[in-house]
Amino acid sequence: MKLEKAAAQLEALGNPTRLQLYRILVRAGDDGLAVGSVQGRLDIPSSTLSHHLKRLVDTGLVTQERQATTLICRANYPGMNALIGYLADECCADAVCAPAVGKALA
Amino acid sequence: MKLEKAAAQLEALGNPTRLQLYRILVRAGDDGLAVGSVQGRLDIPSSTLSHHLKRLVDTGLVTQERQATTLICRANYPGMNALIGYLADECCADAVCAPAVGKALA
DNA sequence: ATGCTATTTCCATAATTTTCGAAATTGGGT
DNA sequence: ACCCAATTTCGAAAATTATGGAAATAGCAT
Repeated sequence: MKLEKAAAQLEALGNPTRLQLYRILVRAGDDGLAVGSVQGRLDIPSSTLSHHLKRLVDTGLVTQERQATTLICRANYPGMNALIGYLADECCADAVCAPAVGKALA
Repeated sequence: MKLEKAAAQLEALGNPTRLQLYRILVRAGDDGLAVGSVQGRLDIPSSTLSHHLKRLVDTGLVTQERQATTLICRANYPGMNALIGYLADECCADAVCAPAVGKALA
């Protein structure tokens, strides 16, 4: 993973609204959620939501799939895993924190 | 970890210069690095560096300790672990990506 | 006290991000 | 062809962030 890409993804997640949005999609699991459903849960204007969503899609953290008029959004797990892997690599280049990370994921 | 705090940390890391800076500190290990040493490696004006550094300190990702006139900076591993843990929690609330994360950290 | 080096704060500017109403678009259903 | 619901694009204002030169501060050494 390139530093630039990691930074873009971190920035995408580094906004409370988008992190909340991402969280909702993660918890929705493989079924994903329609944009409209997400909007119902976040209670923000559709244009604002669309911008945030686009940011997550552009950075590769979320995927979208059309089903008729609704657009299903899904958290892109591999994308997130790559990012976590990058952070873990950076953090655990030396062994100091490896045990703690292991514990966090246990 | 609160969502707000996680978002602030992610945003702090979500800037190429700061991510690079953080990376340098992580790789410096427990000895840390003086601000001046970091500046030598990044080649940016000291005031700009100071701003970025402050952001990392404020969000709890970096700690500082005075040694005479120089200020030693260190990556705060527990802080990063908490963040990775938060992301892993969000991501792995369902089991879909747990194996991949395990692999990334192996 | 004075000087020296390291670092921060002050200040201003440019750039980017956030927000969202209104209009446009997309994709069926009738 | 027309309509309806879902979603995006446009356009524009407000807020925040990024950047860096110049001045201020901190902490020793002499």
